[in-house]
Amino acid sequence: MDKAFEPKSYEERWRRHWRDGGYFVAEAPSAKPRFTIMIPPPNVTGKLHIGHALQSTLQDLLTRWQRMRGANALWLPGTDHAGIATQLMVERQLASEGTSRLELGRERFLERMWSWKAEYQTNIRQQLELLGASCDWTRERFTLDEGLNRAVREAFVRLYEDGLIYRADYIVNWSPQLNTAISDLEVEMKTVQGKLYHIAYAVEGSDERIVVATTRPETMLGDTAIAFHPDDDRYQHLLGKAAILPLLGRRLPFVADTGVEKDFGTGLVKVTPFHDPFDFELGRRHNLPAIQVIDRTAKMTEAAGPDFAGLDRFEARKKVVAALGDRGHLVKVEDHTHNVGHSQRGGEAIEPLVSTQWFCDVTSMAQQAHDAVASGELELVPATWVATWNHWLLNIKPWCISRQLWWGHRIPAWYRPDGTFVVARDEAEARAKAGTDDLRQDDDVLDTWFSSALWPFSTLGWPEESPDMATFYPTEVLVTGHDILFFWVARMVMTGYRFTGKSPFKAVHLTGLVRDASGQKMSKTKGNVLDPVDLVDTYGADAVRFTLAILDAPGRDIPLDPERMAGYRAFGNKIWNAARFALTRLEGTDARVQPSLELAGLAAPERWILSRLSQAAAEVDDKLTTFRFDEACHRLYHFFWGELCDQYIELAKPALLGQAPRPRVGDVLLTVLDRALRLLHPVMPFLTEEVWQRLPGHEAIHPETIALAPFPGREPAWENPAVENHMTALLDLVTRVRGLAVELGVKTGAPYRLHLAAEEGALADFVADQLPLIAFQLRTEAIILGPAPDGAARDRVAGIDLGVVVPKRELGPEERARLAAELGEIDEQIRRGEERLGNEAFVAKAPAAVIEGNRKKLAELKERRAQLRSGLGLETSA
RNA sequence: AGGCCCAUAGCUCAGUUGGUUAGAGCGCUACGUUGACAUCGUAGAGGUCAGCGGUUCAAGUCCGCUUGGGCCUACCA
Repeated sequence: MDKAFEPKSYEERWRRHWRDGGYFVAEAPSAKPRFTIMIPPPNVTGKLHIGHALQSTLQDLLTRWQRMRGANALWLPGTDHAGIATQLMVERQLASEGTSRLELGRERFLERMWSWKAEYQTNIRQQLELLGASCDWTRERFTLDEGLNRAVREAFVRLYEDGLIYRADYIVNWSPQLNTAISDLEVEMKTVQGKLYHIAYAVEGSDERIVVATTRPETMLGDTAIAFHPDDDRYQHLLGKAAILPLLGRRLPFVADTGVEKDFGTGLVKVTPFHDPFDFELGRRHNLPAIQVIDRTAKMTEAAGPDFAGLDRFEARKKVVAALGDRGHLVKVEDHTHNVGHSQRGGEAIEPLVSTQWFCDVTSMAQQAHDAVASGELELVPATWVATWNHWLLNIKPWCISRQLWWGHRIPAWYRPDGTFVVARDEAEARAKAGTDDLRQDDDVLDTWFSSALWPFSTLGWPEESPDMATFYPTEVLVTGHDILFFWVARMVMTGYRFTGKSPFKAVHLTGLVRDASGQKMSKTKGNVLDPVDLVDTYGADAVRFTLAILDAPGRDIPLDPERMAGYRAFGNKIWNAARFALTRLEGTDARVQPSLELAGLAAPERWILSRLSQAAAEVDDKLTTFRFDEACHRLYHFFWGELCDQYIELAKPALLGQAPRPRVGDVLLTVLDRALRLLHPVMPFLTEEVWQRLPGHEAIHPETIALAPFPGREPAWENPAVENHMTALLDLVTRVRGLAVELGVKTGAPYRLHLAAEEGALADFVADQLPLIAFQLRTEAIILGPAPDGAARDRVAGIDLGVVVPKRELGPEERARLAAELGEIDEQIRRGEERLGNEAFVAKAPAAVIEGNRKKLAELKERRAQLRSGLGLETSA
């Protein structure tokens, strides 16, 4: 084994080994238990970011773990066509070439889109493999491939036939820059510093003037009414009358509507049904006409009048305000902070306008998704998201699903020359339904999330009753970011129940956002973006994975510090060197990894590490079951580094070095390494495979790969509390003696005498038996059983008195101060302990074990106090 | 405007149903190159668990309020 630990030397080799072995191809049908994870398909807009690396790591961890546990594990990979986002990328590319989508035409533009997709899909696949993702690439899907397109058409037709999808004129969020309608979720509210304009209108047939307040004066050109609250006494007399719209002179009837707030502004609202969602609804209630004054490119229309037609909406605002001022209609202008919807992708302010679009009524499906969580059929992890989930689903509104784009699933509706339409699965069905061949398919495409919503089953062949569908559906768990809880997760649950009668997964593990070391959001403009490919290059895939997994605490964002990653790369080095030591020492011996171990004849250290291993295995398994990746990784780290390396290997050295042979130490060490590596494999697949393949006897566990070796579990026969107690005492004792030696300034190798005295019993016998081992750990020969003489530095651990005697020992002032401080602390603890035990209520109500623990602790404290006082030369009576 | 979350060591964070002396990584201090590993070892220092009040024999943990951050949802023009 190379002395240097270098992940690059083996990662690519094992990637190939796994691919060639076909180990990650799932079976259908299969007698094994099912374990399915669907990847949240990354957008084919570019490369994977660190958030993908986090989610992929966790998904792979779960998949590898379950595969080792004997499940028919499927992690199905794929990518999303990401309509708007990807089309934008390609349009930008075209712009840089001096051409455009419209110049190319739909067909040639889509060719460009597909070649873009091919390139980026390959990138994503390579990056996932780089991270060690154990995906089943034979089942890779793309949201725009033929099978998924079929599922989309089927779902659309069924929802249409059930009356849940419909075509209607409605006010939508229009993105003038993207030139398409978008859904409510794609609108981001931004707080902006604007102005509130107070405008005076004349009342028809009187000399009364009324004042309305608005943040968007340019929309007044499209006003068709003035509204106030029906209980507002100030304006009752206006009912039945009309105001005169300044600049255009149109009659605006007064209407009373409970939606108006009396307390805002003057209590009078100008009503622009074409350009405001509230006004749109109000207009419908009162049968008001809607006049379009802003077009789809955010320019004023002819209806805005000759002074304003053709102007950009914001220029028009200035000009309208100026005109109002000139004619004495502008009463006042106030600063006003308010929220304005902006296009998430385009960045510009949304222009609400009335448009003919396709909508999906999701109310009933949302109710089902709500109920699934309420009943426990579906679990959100962490559960803090339940309240948000419920609120959103119970207040849901129709989903605008049509987009005026080219890159996406074309809406399966065909129009006759007279404008009537049929909805069908394909053109042939449409012709049959329409009774004519003279049809034109709808130009629009569906919201990307419509196809994503079907992902858990469309990828398995739905609507066919395919073997994959029967074998792998429903899936086990979804791992994704909470930022797409509504965009995606909720919609998958809705369609899952609607089309399959089941929740598409049993649990959703929601990860936090990966941030930089100081908790800042990563962004290109801040320049703090960490690229997973660079990180793998620097630290190795295993360190990247381990870091991300150990930082995944529930409900929290993840501050990612490269220094921390360096620390887990060092953990890899530790594993490497522990194995190298074992292999070097055991070379030429007949030590082998043992599939099962006979305990008879093993000495205490061996029994101890096996007992610890059994518990570690059980705990790791348990933590993974509850998605506590952080705790599972912490346990693995401390078992391997703390218990196996720092303690057991040190305890094994006298035996391995031939100084004090013990039975089958080699077999135990290799077996423990084997199992520890198997426990670590789901999170550190490359290193564990590399090391495990070198362990003599590993073939008996699995002939080809650790990835298919069984995941170790608890071994009840290995657990031995008595041995653990004794060994814990021994290890504590060693630590305390070392501590005393440091305090006394004993240099390494300098002589000192250690006196040990324990009350008679099993522990005393054990310590007496283990004197050579203790001596080896402490690098001293001089251990004397019996009480220490006067002047020794003393301590007491687990009922054993220990005393260290060094030549010409002096208590320095620093040491004296430290001991005095400790004595003060102990006095305080004793006082609190006595107070607690003297409390009748405590003794009466606390559990017996707690009381007994307090008593024992108090006794130990008192002994320690006596020793400290003696060491400091104080009176020992207290 | 509603709802949710967070505040624990110098930094970034764990801490399950309340229970003995609140943990980790990094950083810091002292010593160390002893035949796996200096990407290391040994031993340490460091915390009024944001503040105030309450429940309890017992509170980092449960309840209320305050302060300071963050997030989500939302048609007050």
